[in-house]
Amino acid sequence: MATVSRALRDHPQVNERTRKRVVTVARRLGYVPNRAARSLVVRATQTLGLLIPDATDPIHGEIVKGFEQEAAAHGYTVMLANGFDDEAHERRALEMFAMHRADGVALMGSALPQRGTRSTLRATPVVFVNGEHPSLAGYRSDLARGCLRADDVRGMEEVVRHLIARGYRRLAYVGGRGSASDITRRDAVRAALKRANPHQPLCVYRPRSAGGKIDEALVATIAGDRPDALVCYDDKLAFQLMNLLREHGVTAPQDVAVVGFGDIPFARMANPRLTTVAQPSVEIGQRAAAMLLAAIRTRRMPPSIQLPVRLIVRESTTNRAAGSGDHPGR
Amino acid sequence: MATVSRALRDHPQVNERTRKRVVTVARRLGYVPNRAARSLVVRATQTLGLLIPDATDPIHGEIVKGFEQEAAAHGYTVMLANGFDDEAHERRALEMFAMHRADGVALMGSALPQRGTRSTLRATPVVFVNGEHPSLAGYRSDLARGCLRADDVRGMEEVVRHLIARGYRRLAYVGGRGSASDITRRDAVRAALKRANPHQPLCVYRPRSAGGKIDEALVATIAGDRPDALVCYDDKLAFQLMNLLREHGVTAPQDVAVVGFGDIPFARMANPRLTTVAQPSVEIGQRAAAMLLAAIRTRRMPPSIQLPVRLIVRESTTNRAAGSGDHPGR
DNA sequence: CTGAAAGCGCTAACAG
DNA sequence: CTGTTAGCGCTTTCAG
Repeated sequence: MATVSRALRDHPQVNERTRKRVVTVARRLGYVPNRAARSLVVRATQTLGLLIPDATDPIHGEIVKGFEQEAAAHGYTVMLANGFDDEAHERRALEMFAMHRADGVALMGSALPQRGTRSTLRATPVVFVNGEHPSLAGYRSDLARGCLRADDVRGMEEVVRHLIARGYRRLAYVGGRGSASDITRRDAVRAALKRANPHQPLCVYRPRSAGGKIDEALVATIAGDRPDALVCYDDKLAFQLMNLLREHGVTAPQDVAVVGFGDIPFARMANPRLTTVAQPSVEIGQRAAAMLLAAIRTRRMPPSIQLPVRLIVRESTTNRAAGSGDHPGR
Repeated sequence: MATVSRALRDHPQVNERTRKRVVTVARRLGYVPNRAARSLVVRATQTLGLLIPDATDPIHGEIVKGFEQEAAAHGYTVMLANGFDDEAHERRALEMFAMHRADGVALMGSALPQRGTRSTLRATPVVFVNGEHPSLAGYRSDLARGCLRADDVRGMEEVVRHLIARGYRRLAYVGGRGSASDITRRDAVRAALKRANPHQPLCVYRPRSAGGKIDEALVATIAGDRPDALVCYDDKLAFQLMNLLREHGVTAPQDVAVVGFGDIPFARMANPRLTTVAQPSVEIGQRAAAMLLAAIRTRRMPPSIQLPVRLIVRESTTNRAAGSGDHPGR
């Protein structure tokens, strides 16, 4: 038994001939080692848990992809759970991960408190991707280790700079659900606008009613107010908005400029093609897994990081004469 | 030990008072039962494997969501792997599932042969969602049990009927990568067109070069040919195409009608809103998990099923005078 | 280099 | 109703 175990794991101290023989017979028998049994003795499951809000969102999909890719490349399997922005769901998922003894856990877009879940999960390394706990607005209070996110503030600064350069004056922010990232992006826009133009206040709309639907009345209001440019919480919201505004005869970019956030694949093929802030989502997922792997290996969680973003200028902000110094499109 | 084990699983034969006491102490100690140890003795892991081509595709995301939801509702955890349309990746993933002793496995959009993988996975129930093995074109040769897909043929028939009713004559099919579903959809369009109009041949384009990119030269050709209507393999391709055609001054629906397949969330907010065939993707994922669960419970795989689809008429096919009898848009 | 024995954390069968 | 015992399938000493 011991020899078979060693042979199958390419242990050095086993004669090449016996190894071959073992492998051959194993294959003939259709023998597949039982990881559960192994994990019991080595106290490691070669498994990573990944909690996402909803597999349906394109950004989440990219993060999942990067995460799974990195994990698989190192022989780890990923357990996936949807939290649906619901605390009970999230807790249940974490409990599952704990029972399965995931060697590491990544929480993406979760509103759970960081300290709390770290201590609940005891010795298991935990990484927070785009943490949404209310206290996190501004992104200054992420823990020093194991947190990961894009530099949203910088992204919004570039957005505002771009819009101002193009001659847009009356900017509006169209918000999401009041999550940490929503607040952060809104505040970043407001601050950047104030810096550029101290006397121009930022108009803020929150058109998302319960259930993620858009409040049509508010769309009518926006159509009436007709700001110069709408900076949206994310690409999806930007598209929903443009779609609804179209029914009010308001078209981007002729009547309003529109900016998204995230650069989902669709942004580059929409009509109009959407100006947006690109985040390296796949890389974020990949690095989240890498951090976990490093923490498992070295027993020390790597420091938190913020990944750079990039403004992508496309058609949705291009009716006015182009300013100077902006990045090329595509 | 045995009493603790029973108490924590709400076994009936344990005194309520002891149960309470056990639960209390367990919580205080932060005790979490080890599933690996349990699975060793009960010979079940409460785990389902899900193989998808790429978490990035919106349709896959919806399937993942439904699958995970159903699994979680029954206490099962899902292990996710991306196959990237690569046989080696897929095989590695299945091997992982086997080592972890997943109680059931779902392969989505895989080109692996059904019989072969069933026998490889031995006693583990396997479900095939949208199987893409080349032999599957036409969808007549899915195995009798454990296969799941949408009724693409019916969907395409409705598309053709709709287009003909609207007065479009010169139809073209714009294909994907020659997968089983691609062939099936193309043939369905061709057959339906022949039935409606025996002398009108179907023009077929295959613009996807290696790496999923679109061959620009072919787009120019399409722009030159200017068929009446483009029936696309899926929504994503439809959008890519409309985007590229726009550069050639060809706009939908004024210059060509365009139809997609899948009804991704974006289809309803795009400009123009896309006429497409809606599949119940979340439900497909949910039912795939349900089939697996049933197979685990009854030791018998439920019969294969084909889910109904629905034509959704939107702006991208509406420049001509509307025909009669078509479904309303939304 | 190979084999025998102990034990990872749990559940099931069996006594009490 | 509770406790004792014997494994589940593997890896890891420790002897040969």
